[in-house]
Amino acid sequence: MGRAPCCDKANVKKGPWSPEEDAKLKSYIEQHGTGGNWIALPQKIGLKRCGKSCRLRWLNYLRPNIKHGGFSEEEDFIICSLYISIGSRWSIIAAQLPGRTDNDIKNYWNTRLKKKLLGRRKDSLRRFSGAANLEPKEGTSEVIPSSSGLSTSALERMQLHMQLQSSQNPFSFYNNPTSWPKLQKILETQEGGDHDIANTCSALMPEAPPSPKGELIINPQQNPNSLSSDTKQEDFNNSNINGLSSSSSPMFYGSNIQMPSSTMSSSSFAVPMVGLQSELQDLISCDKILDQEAEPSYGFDSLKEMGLPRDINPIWWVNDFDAQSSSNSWDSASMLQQEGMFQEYLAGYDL
DNA sequence: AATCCAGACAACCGCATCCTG
DNA sequence: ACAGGATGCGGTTGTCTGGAT
Repeated sequence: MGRAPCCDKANVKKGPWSPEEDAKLKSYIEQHGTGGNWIALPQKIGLKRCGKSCRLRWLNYLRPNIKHGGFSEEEDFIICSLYISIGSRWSIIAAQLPGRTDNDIKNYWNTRLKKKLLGRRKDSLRRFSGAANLEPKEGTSEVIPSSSGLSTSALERMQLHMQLQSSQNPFSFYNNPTSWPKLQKILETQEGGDHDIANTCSALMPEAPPSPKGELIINPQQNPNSLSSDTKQEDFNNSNINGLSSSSSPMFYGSNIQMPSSTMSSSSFAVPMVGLQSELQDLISCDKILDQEAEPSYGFDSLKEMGLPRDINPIWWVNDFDAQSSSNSWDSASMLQQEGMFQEYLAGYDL
């Protein structure tokens, strides 16, 4: 026996809402509220709609102070930061952006932001797929997790990490002044050639709150009108980032990162950014990414080809690997061996 | 002008969690 | 403590629109 349907599917209208339906729903809720029962609401006001559909329509479009489109760079930055840190928890991400809905952010990410940040990633994904046991689906660039069990979301997050970390590689496209004139200009104007990430970040984001390196300050109660009633401090406290806790993953949580505390009543806490705020901001704000051939993110095979020594190795997992290992001798081990370690490393997390 | 195609966005669906009796 | 209904969430699909051919 299956679940009882929430409404009579046969007598329920589907598809786009008409202005009349919107007006009915809006005026009723504004006068009487939802009455705490979405299922009963459509019958009360004579709408041939499912209660869930009414709820969605209200939350996403009819509610006051909803913003559509026109995402700012600051919003892009917050979305990306949180996506890297917590993945596709759209309701939590939406809670940090007043007037934005989880659906809007989800759509925005899937249709625009992801492409903007990951760019033409076919090459790098294909390269990366070798290390993570991922295979491009035939005839497409889509990558299907195989034995590694990586989700698409996890893969995207790693890919974004690699892309950002590669910006620290002096040979990287991201460090090419001709590719990133905006960033370069800022760096050059800084006193004494100080390339400190925090300074760069503040130059790129004048309104960003002062914070230690690699932290994005997020206030969990920033958006009291947030759509998702379930979005609470508790969610952050309990969400150990898909199994990556502060103690187990310095990759995500640097030692100086301020973590949410279970006793914390409000205020703010940090979403760790692995010291990559400026690079992320530059990715977001620089249109060059759309116009250039994407720099390959260096996977193991390309590193092998290049024979890169450890000190310029952009691979993001090294931090975590080193933290768990007494040996820091990158150059003494073969790349193949390290690739194996990398796969083990991946298997250790529920990504 | 017609058709195709891809991007953007709205809406739906199924599952997990919460709430209440 | 438990069951069943309500709600929330995230993935997916459907629809519309504008540009390219």
